[in-house]
Amino acid sequence: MNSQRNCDIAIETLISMFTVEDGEIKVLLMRKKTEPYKGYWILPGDFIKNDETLEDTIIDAVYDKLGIASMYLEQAGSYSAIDRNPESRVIAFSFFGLVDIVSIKLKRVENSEYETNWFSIDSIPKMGYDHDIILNKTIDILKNKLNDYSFLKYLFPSDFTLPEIQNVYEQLNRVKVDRRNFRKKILNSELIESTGDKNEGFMGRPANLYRFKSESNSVSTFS
Amino acid sequence: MNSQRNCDIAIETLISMFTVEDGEIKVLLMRKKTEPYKGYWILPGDFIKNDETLEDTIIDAVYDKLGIASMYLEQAGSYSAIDRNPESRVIAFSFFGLVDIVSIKLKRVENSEYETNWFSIDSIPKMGYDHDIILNKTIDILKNKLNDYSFLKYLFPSDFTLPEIQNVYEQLNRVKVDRRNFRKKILNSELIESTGDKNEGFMGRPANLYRFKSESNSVSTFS
DNA sequence: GCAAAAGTGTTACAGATACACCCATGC
DNA sequence: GCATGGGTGTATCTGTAACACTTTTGC
Repeated sequence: MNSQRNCDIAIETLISMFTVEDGEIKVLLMRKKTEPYKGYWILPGDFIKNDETLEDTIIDAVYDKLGIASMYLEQAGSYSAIDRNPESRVIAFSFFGLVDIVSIKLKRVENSEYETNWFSIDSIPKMGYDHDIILNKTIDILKNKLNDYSFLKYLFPSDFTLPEIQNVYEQLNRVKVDRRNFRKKILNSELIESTGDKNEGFMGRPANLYRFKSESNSVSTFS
Repeated sequence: MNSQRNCDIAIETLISMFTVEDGEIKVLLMRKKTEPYKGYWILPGDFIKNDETLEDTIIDAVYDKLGIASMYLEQAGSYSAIDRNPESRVIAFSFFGLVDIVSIKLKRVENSEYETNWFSIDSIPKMGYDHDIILNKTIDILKNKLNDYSFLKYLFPSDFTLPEIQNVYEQLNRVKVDRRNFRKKILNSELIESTGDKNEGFMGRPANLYRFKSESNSVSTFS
């Protein structure tokens, strides 16, 4: 390690945070209010500070800008192309996050300083910088993650129905699966248990409600 | 993105490069010649320069310090603990690399400036900084990668025997598998083909030699 | 001819897939 | 009572796991 260090490079963290709302998988984006890319949507994030790890930075950014205090968080990738930011050299570290919509609605502090919106991953708006590339890469990670049912607990900790969770699975993988086979597989996994309640008030027969069996149930988890 | 950028943080890249030699999975380490951690072994790498991506940096470091020009390369993770370097703030980006021992021996330029050595992943020496943590994390990635037989082509492009490749599989996963089942599975994958030659001159019956069917056969690949 | 290591085929089990009818509720 | 969506069981298939003897070479 005898070559020179270089300090003209800034480091930012960016997060692709996913949730499920109304049966759709959505990602949280912010609208940029200044040039360049004014009016475009971007991934939330921040520049790193001296006394912070990358993880600290992203947790703070998510809390300060989005009002979200608890989530599943994991490193995703790095983006270091020389000209990815037209103003100066910035290297980005991308994170992958999962939150459940119920806890967001309960805990989220509305902050008028930032315009944010949840977009379905099937209709992403025009994004600034290389954030569309970063987001698409993270969506691929999401697809891989959710093949393992245990990650669903971050999106649906409690009071979900099997048809709901099957719907998310089918959206993400763009397939239709047999209801009986899906139920067998997820119930055999022993990850979830019935709450005893039913999802009443909708058309048709009420669905049973389930929850993930809780050991270490969420809150800022790192891999 | 309105918080201040901070330029007091250096960025380094580090690589855990693996090969197979004499039936053992090995990683390439360098011995540190200056304090701190003088005499300890560390992962090869370098500080990033202004006109380089992270990938450029690691490719250059591997070529300049190790004389290796061609490999499979992939991002692994980032390490940003405040005090991971006792001298100053340095964030590390870890890469994962695979090379085959034959091409190393053919192409490698010996460079007396650096003391390097291939260590079996079962007997890693005392390492400086947090490099043991980084290496162990990358070994986990290696284990996952090699469950997919197609990655074996970076370690064994040609003229390998099935017992050799089975031995690597067994070492990595610390299991013994049935020879017949292993052969069936890898031959059914249609990834490899017989070269027609045999591995003569050893004890016992000579083994058939195989090669990976080549479409896009190696050379600095990124995922 | 004997020691060493490679090559081979069949059966059993488990996980995944395909498939159709009945049940509980709202209107 | 009918439309809507949820819940259930069985038969087949496919991939994985278990298992022992024969073949080719060096010495």
